[in-house]
Amino acid sequence: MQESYLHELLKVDDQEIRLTEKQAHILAAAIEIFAEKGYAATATSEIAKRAGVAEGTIFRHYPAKKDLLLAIVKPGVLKFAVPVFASNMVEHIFNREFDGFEDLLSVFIYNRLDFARQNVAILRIVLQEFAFHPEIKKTVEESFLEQVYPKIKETITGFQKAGRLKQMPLKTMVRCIVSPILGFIITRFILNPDAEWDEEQEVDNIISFIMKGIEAEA
Amino acid sequence: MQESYLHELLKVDDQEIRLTEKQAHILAAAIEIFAEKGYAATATSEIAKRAGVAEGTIFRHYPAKKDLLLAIVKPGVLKFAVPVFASNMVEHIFNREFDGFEDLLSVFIYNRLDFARQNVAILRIVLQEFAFHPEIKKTVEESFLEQVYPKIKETITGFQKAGRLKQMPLKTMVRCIVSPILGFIITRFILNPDAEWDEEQEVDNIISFIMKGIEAEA
DNA sequence: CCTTCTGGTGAGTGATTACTCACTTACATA
DNA sequence: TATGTAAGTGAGTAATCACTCACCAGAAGG
Repeated sequence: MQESYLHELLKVDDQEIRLTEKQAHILAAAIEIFAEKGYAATATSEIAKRAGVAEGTIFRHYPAKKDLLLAIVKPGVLKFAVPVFASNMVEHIFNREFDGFEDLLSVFIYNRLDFARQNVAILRIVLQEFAFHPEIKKTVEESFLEQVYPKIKETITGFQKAGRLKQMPLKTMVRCIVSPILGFIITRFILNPDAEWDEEQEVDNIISFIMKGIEAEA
Repeated sequence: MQESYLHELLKVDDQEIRLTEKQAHILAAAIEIFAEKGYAATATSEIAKRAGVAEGTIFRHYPAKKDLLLAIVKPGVLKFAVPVFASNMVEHIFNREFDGFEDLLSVFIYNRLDFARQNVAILRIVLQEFAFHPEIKKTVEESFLEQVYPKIKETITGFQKAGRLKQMPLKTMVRCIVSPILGFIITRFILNPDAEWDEEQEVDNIISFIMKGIEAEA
């Protein structure tokens, strides 16, 4: 992971974060090893070794091992959630700049696909650890409920009122839309990353699959 | 978890497994704690304590901590995979005892839903640990590739040839079918188990969602 | 009655763990 | 040049870890 990118990722609320060179090495090493063997199985001594710093340096910046985990995961979750529907994206739809839900879906999928591509390690860590750390679970749930869900809700009910989408409980519909996308992202980057993937074809198929499943009957 | 059920679960290839009372307690305790806090974060001393046995007793039956994990996970994975399409199920379809793919899907979903309901803890453990333990990953992949995938393939291509299902790469179609089902099972039992769920309505919606997405165009 | 076997025990062990702290170094500002 | 401050160090520590081992109990068989 490049340090400039790491730096960018950890920026929250546009607040600049000062990172020492060593501090960046610590974060990069921690991301790598947490993703490889899991948080609980990772020794701080190993992080220090791979980062090329003394073990004490880690605890100078992060009072406990768990703070290091949170320093990685929280900004990652926020960055994943916030731009899901960039504010101008939703406007575009209602300004008819998009043909319809299908185009929106396409933009959304490619967007999250690229994010996942650049953050496989963090994605792994979040998926693995959020079950065991209430703070992570809370961050995920909050950013979803506050950032993602309302915009999805607005969008979907809009299309439903316009008669373009089927009537179906909102949560069920969201799950039906998100599941195949997440399923693809996870198989693409985590379960079977080494296979040859024709992403464009896959995305096309997923989109048409989802659309058929949720569009209003003719 | 009842011991009789535990006993049943651990039976592989119909070979009876003799379980001491203490041994059963060890397994039950290990399942509980592994699911709660993860394998790596679980101390053998804690398992012994909750099981009400001496720590040495664990290592009398399982040479290493990891063997205890595998003794839980492997039979769980096998029991989950093998009956996915019970041999008579596929026959039924081609004997026209099912109306079509839709009925098959319904049986499949309710079947796996009940399995998940009875095995939430093991499900959690498998989801959490299979990323870090090659033996688990291998077991999952093998039982999927050998038991599940061929039967799915046979079934789907059958329906495709009969002109009932859309032409779509097999793997993509399988992922599209499985993702919403897994997505529901995971939200139902792991992410949000305490919510009130109208399972029948959910399943109906999921089935119609999937069917619209994969059936051949009229 | 003696032997053998299996199941069970719990104190003990060396290795590893997260974390501490007295100390050094680098650098900015007075 | 003196001084304060933040970054960095690494030996040290108490706690905990997975695992061992000498020993005990009871049942089975001769």
